[in-house]
Amino acid sequence: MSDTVPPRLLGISTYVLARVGRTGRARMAAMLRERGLTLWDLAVLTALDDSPPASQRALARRFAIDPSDLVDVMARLLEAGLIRRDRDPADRRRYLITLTKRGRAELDHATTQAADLDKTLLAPLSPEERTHFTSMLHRLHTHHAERGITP
Amino acid sequence: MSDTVPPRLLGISTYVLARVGRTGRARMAAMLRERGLTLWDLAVLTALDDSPPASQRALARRFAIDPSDLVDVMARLLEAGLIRRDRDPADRRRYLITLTKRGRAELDHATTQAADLDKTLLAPLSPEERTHFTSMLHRLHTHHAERGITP
DNA sequence: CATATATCAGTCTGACTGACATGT
DNA sequence: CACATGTCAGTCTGACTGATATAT
Repeated sequence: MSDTVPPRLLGISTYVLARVGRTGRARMAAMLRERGLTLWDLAVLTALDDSPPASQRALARRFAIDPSDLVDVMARLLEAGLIRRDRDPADRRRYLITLTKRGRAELDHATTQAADLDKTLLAPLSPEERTHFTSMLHRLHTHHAERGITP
Repeated sequence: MSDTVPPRLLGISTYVLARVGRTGRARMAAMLRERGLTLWDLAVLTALDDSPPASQRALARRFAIDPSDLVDVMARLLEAGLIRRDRDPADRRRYLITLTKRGRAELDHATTQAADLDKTLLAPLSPEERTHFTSMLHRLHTHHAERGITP
């Protein structure tokens, strides 16, 4: 398996990085799928855990997801009972969104599983290399974080 | 710009890796688009430069692209005059595919531009870190190369 | 009235699936 | 005849675009 990658492609770090990242993303998606979640679902749950958004719109802006696409995500999370959504009494156009207990539990579970996934992904590196690698990775991330997030 | 990423997401290396990889991929696609190329086009060109495939099917297998999807890629590269395609006299079901001079020139140009992109992507790292990072990246890549490539 | 929010409907792309004509 | 190759047509997903009802 793993047919040889043309050397010229391997010479492009951007390519290799994108390729490995894609593998990781796929595995994460597969892992979440087993619990009936998507990558966007996880992103939303983490954001709610971090700080409850002022509106659905604000949430969409934070993740650079299109507001119209967020509609389906919210509907799924609502039906699964992972979030609560109430109209803002101060501005009834807006929704106030919060994590439910079930939502928090699901988030905790996903976080634990993600940590396992990380171990698998970075398995070929020694413990010291792993910390060095992730530190460099974070630097790349913050440096290139243009606008918004895309899971 | 760059709304804060929820800390719980940042704690997931797989996420950060996928995120940075996605940024790189997008920039690479944008760079190629200016010359009228796609990521698949580049992948095919590098493969032809590496070793001419026995058939279009073999090429598809190597990249884990669906043979039916490869049809459009080939059509585009043919029309652009970057590749040549002749029926294999030994087995007339197959196509023998080779790079044209224009194709090689385009590939060389893309390779140079990709190197520039790499510099931009890894800009926040020191030269020593850069080599260390790419070396670790390659190890991750070969370790996780499951089946086929996906640009 | 102009603007903001949430939503719906439609488009466009990339990856996949099934069918098929041609050749071995 | 069974099988391989290249192709076409259709589906499904994720990301975008435009329009609209409701509220400010």
